[in-house]
Amino acid sequence: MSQQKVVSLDTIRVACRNCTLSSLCLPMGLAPEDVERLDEIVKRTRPLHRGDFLFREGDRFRSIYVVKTGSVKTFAPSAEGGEQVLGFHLPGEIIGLDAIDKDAHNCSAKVLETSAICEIPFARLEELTSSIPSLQHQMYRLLSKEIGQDTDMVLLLGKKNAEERLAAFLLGLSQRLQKRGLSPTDFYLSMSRHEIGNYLGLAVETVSRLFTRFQDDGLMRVDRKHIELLNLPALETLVGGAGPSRRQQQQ
Amino acid sequence: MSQQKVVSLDTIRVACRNCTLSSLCLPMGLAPEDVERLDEIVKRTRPLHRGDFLFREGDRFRSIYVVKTGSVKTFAPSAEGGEQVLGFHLPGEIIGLDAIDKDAHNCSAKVLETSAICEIPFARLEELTSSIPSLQHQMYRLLSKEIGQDTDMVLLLGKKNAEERLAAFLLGLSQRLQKRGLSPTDFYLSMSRHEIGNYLGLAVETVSRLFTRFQDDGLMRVDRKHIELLNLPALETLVGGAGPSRRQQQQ
DNA sequence: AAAAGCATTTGATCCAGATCAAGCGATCGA
DNA sequence: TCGATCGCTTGATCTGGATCAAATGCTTTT
Repeated sequence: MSQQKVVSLDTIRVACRNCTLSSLCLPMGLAPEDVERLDEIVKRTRPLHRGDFLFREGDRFRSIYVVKTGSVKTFAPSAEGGEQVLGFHLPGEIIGLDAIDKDAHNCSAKVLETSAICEIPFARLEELTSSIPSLQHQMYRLLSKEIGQDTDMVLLLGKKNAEERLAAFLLGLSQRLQKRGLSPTDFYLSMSRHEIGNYLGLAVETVSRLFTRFQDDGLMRVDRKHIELLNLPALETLVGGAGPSRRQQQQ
Repeated sequence: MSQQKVVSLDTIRVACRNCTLSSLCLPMGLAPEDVERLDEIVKRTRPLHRGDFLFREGDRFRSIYVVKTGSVKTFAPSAEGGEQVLGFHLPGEIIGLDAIDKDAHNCSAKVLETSAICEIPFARLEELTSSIPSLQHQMYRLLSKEIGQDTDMVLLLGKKNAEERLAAFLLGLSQRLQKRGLSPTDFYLSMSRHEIGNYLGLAVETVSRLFTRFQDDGLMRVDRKHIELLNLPALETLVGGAGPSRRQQQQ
């Protein structure tokens, strides 16, 4: 009986239908019986720890992954042995969709803090989407969303200055945390200044200086990894590129 | 009889099975009978001309589009009334996939030269993909490919200098033209220097100077819109970031 | 064919952010 | 507990590419 209880707890812990992320994740908007079918193919691995890899660039593509708790960064090698951080992934976010095309991963995924991850074998998911139109649509939406996010990133890197980039980063994080029921103004960063800079196309020093500046301007409080956003509207103004902006947009 | 002949010619002109792009486009790798079914939902519009829009940012999403001949640019508004060019699209390339998520277009698509475009109503395509697994897989692949391309762009904008960016642009164009059976070393640009600069996150003046420099270095010949690439290996070296590179990659 | 209007090129100057250089605080292994 | 190492901050300097400024060359209009 005690064993029964353990199994039951385990089931409660893992099942999609009981997961607080179901409104953000793959099952979003699915009928309960379809969630059930999806649930059957999801593999739950034991928690991963800081530095562990979900996959590495070049690995054969087999599964997509969803962050359940914790956070993950993805990055691709750039010329000269450097790397480009491609994203920081929070609970409910899907990783690995870019690998479908070449049937191999183009980037690596590394866990930033102790994290629980759901693994979804893609071949089985694909079978499932053939028979569940709403799940197929959800997959199209998720893939499309990823394209939209990449587009936002291109816009950020192509047109925004350092200040606007960091403001956009902080605000984006804030909004994503809020969607997950966490505080949009008080949180801890799981990535280093170095990784933030790499992600935003900035040097570490620039990121550090901007944190200091934003703090001096009363926009936020920074203590090591602990961030408090004190003035979201002002940050939004910065991102918009309004304010006493300097650079003229081209074309 | 002459009417019969016209219809017949028209069919030959448009049907996917007779289209020289079928190996690059949606029908890639499909069974002939499935191409037939796909063919039924494709709408062929009359040729569009320079400056015409396929769709505008904010438009309700109804269809995806495939360039049949000619070329198209996509762009999104950036802050301050400027715009970010997101891509230049050649025959066989699909436009509009980023709109599935929000059910509205996030960018505008404008024809750069007289072009023939195939329109594919997405709702009908989605029905079709439910019953044709290989077409569903193809859709996943195409969406994933788009993510990969955006990632390449992020890497370009985040880590490459002006020289590397332009070399990557020229080489990318060269390779895409070659896949379409055109010369990889001799072609005409359908976009302006301004648009190239905008796309690459560079000022027009920088693009112009680089064209001059590349020409002086014997890498290419430039005459207005006419480009001849004289030394592809050297361009590849430039892109790799090797050579007597200056900037150290961060992290 | 003249005029207007762009697109492109070229030169001069400027500046945001990179790079170089310390110094400092926090975490960690022995 | 003590170095050692790493991540972060701060200051000084440098530079790639933006911006400003013109001249020139195509294209299109009338």
